Amino acid sequence: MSDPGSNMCSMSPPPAPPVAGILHADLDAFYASVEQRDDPRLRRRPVAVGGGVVLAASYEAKRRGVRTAMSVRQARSLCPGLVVVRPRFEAYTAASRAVFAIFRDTTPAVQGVSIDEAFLDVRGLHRIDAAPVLIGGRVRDRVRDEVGLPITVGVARTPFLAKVASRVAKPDGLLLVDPDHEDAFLHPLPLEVLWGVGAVTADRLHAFGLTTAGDVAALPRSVLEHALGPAMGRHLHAVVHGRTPDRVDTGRRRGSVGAQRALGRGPHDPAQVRAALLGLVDRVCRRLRAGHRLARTVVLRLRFADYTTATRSRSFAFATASGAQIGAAAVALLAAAAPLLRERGITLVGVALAGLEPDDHWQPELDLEGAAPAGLDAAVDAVADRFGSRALVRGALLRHGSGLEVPTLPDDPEEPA
DNA sequence: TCTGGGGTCCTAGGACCC
DNA sequence: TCTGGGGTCCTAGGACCC
Repeated sequence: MSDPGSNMCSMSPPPAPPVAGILHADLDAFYASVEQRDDPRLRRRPVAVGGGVVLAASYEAKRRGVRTAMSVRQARSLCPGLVVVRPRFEAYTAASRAVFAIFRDTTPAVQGVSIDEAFLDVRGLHRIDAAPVLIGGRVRDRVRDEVGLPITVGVARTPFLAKVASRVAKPDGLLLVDPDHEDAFLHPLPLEVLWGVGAVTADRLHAFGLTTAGDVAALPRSVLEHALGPAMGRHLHAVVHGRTPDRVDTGRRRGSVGAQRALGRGPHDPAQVRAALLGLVDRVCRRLRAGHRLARTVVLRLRFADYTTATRSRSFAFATASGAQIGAAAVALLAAAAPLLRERGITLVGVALAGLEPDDHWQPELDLEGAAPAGLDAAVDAVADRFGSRALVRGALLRHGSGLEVPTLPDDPEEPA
């Protein structure tokens, strides 16, 4: 088979030398730093944000062994002077917005990873602006001066290496990985710093006598795939040889929305669990609608006294944002799982909506404030006057899930299955 | 290490279709 | 009637991330 394109290769210009132009910017001990910023009494003291569990620990607390996800009781025993403050999520959201505004003011190519970290592609900027490390330093200065928070920036050729760099440089640091010396940077590091290697994978690798990224790099890909499964093996092999994507992914949308609630140790009344579940359904449906999205699949999440978990899911024929429809599906899944709840003792209930799609027919929420279910028919009539169709109004109610009992109206088409 | 709340991605079996 | 291969969707579980 002739390929005219292959002859062109020798004529194309030589590839440009690799540039370390990706930043990974990661706020340090984010929640705890916001608390220390807003309350001077907390500065230079060990601080943990959380209730029953530590959500974030200041570096003063981390130095004494306090870790995220640890129980507050255990954290206090490790660190007697620990100051525990309740989380203020509005303050963290506001701080995050301010920091992301600085990111976007730096470059349009920003990929948010979570509330407190992002990748920035600044490769295009070095000619008109400055070298990536200098840009990284400027981001750090601006976040400190304008928002009052410490932030660490890793600079490298790929997002993966930039992420590892920021991990190594924490806290309050700036670190460049020279593209010509990536292996020299990566291979001496303990394999736990590799993004995607958690406790289970690390233990498996330790069992083979491996401790550093370099140890892993010495292994052929087939061995890693055999030991860890095809996807993880391939990923790890690519990672330790610097072969990960060199672009940030800007146009990502959330693939699922969920909410969950710990119920504490039981026993719990089934009606109480059901009520908690419906509360969560209401919350996720609101968020779904706020994002103008519809969901195909409802997932019920359960956790039990022995910390085992179970999920039960159901997909609809058509995507929906109806609170009534999603609530009914969630309750049916819960009812089907009732024996499990009795046997193992439920301690957490959650719901997630997956298979999200854009809602092309989204309309502003109809204002039916105060319309009691009994008076709904009249309310529909009143709004229908403005919209010209009872069916349309009812459709909007269903899609946007008013949570009210919607009566079937005479002029409605057949109920979809 | 006795455990919160929000996510992403991968695996694997079975149903179903061509 | 028996057989093959490939693709997609659904469901459940698990690892990992912050």
